Amino acid sequence: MQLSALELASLKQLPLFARLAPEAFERATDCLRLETFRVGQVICRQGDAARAAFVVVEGWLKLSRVSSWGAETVIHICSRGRSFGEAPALTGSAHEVSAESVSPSLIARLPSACLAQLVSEQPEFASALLLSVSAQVGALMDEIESLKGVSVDHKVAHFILSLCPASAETWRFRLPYGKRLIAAQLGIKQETLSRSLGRLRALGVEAGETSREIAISNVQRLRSEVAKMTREPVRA
Amino acid sequence: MQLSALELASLKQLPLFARLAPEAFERATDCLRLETFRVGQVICRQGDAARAAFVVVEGWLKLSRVSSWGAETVIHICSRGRSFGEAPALTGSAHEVSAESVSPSLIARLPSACLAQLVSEQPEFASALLLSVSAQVGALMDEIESLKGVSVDHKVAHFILSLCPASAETWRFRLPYGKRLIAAQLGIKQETLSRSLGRLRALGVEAGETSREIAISNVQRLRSEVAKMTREPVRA
DNA sequence: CGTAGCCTTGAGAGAGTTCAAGTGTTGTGG
DNA sequence: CCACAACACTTGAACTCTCTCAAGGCTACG
Repeated sequence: MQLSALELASLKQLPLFARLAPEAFERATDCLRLETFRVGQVICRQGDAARAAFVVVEGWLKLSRVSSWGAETVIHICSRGRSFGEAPALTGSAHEVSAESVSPSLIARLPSACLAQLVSEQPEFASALLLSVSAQVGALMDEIESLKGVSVDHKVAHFILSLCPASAETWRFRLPYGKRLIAAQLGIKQETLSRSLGRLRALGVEAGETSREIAISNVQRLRSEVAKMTREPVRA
Repeated sequence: MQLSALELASLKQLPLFARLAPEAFERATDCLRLETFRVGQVICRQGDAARAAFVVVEGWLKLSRVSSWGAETVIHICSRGRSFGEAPALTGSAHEVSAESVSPSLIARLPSACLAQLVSEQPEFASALLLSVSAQVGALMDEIESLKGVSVDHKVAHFILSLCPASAETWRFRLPYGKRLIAAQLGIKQETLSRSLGRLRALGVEAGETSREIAISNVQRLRSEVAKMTREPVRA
């Protein structure tokens, strides 16, 4: 499959590819395939023998696991730039997570053989991949941090802020996926999320309207309120 | 510093080094340094410019973070074989976590320069390092899984089982670190851990004696009880 | 032997869950 | 185009598990 110039440009901006020399970049893109997924489609399943690693180019993916006691756990929701499945792809072992598209998405598939070859022949690529996996480590650490010892309001506000550009004063956007899933990601119940959003209204977070629209009147203020929120919830 | 034959043999069994050809192994060990730490000593501090990555050879380390709102969060407790700090070491950025020894420990330090050289010149080592970082990802996923939607008793039982050999029938051992820290790792309070251990006595977990000794009368049974424990706590 | 830290135990309060009903939104077929 | 069903979300009330605060016992170490 030939990639369009537009697609190549988009790939070139991903952390995994950004620092590659033109030649190495070409070798990498030569063997990857772009695939589109609709909401609900599965990219890979936990337990399947891995035949590729994946990089999210556009959209949002849910990485989840079914624990030994049979409950589904959302491990992480990832978007543009994040990669996953490298280790299973390299060793040929089973995928540790299932990946499901939770918005229309565009995914780059890196077949195992190609991946192994790139790692062994392009030190540049090996470094980039290493950093990409390390970025996952960082993301998971953030997740753990937010799961532990923080009130629900804190988690929710933090989540919303993570969707705001760092410099924005006021911000209005659409949640990238449903509230049920957001709740699962934060390790709380949907009802609890709903109530928390209600409380956050006092801090300038409007979540009414078409139900997925969020408007933050003052991002900076919200940030500082969150910082103060060591444990206390927002009181009416 | 010259490494003893014993030390070399020990290193050779770590996942990071096990699959290296003798030559690559030698190059790797040539530039690493072994260091010992006592309980409470700090290996690296969050925010410090990274000058090395680390591999745990013996003992237990606490990886923790101070969140933006000032609370310490235990990210992970790691033991023999686990590595950390690769990405910061390679990019020269700041360490994302603080690492503190919570038992007497032996740590291999891989200086940045050496690490970068190994990655670029020894594809074999680059692959091994990639898998080592991926192992961290797996460990953190386990952590997230246990933090979400599981009762305290479940977490505690699961934690104890993680310290049992897979095949053991009955098992008796010493907790590798204090209960306060175990509680922090599981995202609960010390008091809650204490009460949970009390309840688990009904499932054959004896935690009395010298206070750090644990005896499990029937590991298989405990495992199956845990599997049944989808949500329900252990009732008296 | 005494102090300090670790652990346990108790009682009370509070945050989040559960169960249940109700409202709104979306998409489909008549 | 509307009716209907399915699904997403909200809201309320009762409950329960975990946390908090506090006291007491045990262990370790000087």
